[in-house]
Amino acid sequence: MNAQAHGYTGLNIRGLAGEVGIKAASIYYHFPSKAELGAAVARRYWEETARDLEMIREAAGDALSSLGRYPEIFRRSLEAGNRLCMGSFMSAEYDDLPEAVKVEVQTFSDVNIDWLAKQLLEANITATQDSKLRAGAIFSAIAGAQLMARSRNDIKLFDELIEGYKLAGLLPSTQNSMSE
Amino acid sequence: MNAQAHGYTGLNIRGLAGEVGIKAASIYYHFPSKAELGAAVARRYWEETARDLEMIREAAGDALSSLGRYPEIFRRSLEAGNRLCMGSFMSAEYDDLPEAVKVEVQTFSDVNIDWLAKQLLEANITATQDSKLRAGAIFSAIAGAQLMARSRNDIKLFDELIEGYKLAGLLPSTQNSMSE
DNA sequence: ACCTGAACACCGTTCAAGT
DNA sequence: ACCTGAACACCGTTCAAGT
Repeated sequence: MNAQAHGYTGLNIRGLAGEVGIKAASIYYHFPSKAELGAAVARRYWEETARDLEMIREAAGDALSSLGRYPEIFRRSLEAGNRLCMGSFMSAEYDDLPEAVKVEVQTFSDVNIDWLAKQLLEANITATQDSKLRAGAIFSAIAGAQLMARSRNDIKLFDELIEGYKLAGLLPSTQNSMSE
Repeated sequence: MNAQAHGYTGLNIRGLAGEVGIKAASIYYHFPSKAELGAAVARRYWEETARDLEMIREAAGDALSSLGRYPEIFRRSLEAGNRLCMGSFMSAEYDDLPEAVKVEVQTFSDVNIDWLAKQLLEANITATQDSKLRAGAIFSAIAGAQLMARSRNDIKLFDELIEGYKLAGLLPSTQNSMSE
């Protein structure tokens, strides 16, 4: 939670220990290092996202409307205290991350891209060989939109950028409401 | 330079002092705080980018091929030690940035988006009222691509994502070479 | 099995003092 | 005008010691 709001460097062992009600040194009984603690946080984050993606797919029914709801995942992160998704968040300080954390961060984008590629294929938007490329493009574009919306502290900007992606043809234009 | 590679938190006063050949305390004769130092670095970065954009425009001749060369700016950052552009880089730790630094980071994206909007309009790709939206979409998408390519340590991935944006219609498909 | 105090080398920052 | 040493409160980490 701390890591999601402030990144890996922002993850504070002494502060976290205080929240939990133990001393900083005691953290090292549960985790061998800050690196492993960070990896555990990141792991939990992408696992949660994987569950969210499954839920979206089930709730939406078909692949096309699943794709339409995909940006919600990143939007929710912004809503919850204007946070970044762990993936793009930590990528910024990627060079300085311990290996164990890097692995989890990469898994996060893998989970997202695999899911997107599957929906794109099922919705007949891309051919088999193009699905991965298009999925990556969508993921990176939305991560970028989230990054920017956060820096402007402006969720409406996120919605506008997503709209811009739809108009340009990067995202499929799904009719979410009946009225249009 | 340090800040571009490791972000604001990575900017190390004691280390920087060592590189310059003075003591850490002496830094405070030249800059009142790390915040102002960071702001100065960020300012210099967007000023340099503004010059690069002018150069691209002049070298390319017309607006359409200027747009085609725009991703080069972000690509060069990756080439130079797999770095991130200051804009997306610092956005990740945005919450924790001092005000003075935030201002410069926002100016960076303003400079980019204004330039893009101008080219889009001149190239007749967007109408006046849509130019800003499309410019923002392009900027955030490319920043996202850079972010991801960096996290994979893979410049080829950046090129692929840009290609994906072109195929999807977000970026104009410019013919850079004669042979195709 | 779980926690602690004390110490280590780091960090940004201040300030009185040196040239 | 520019630099310094010494101190401050922070940080992650280690380790011997406590229950």
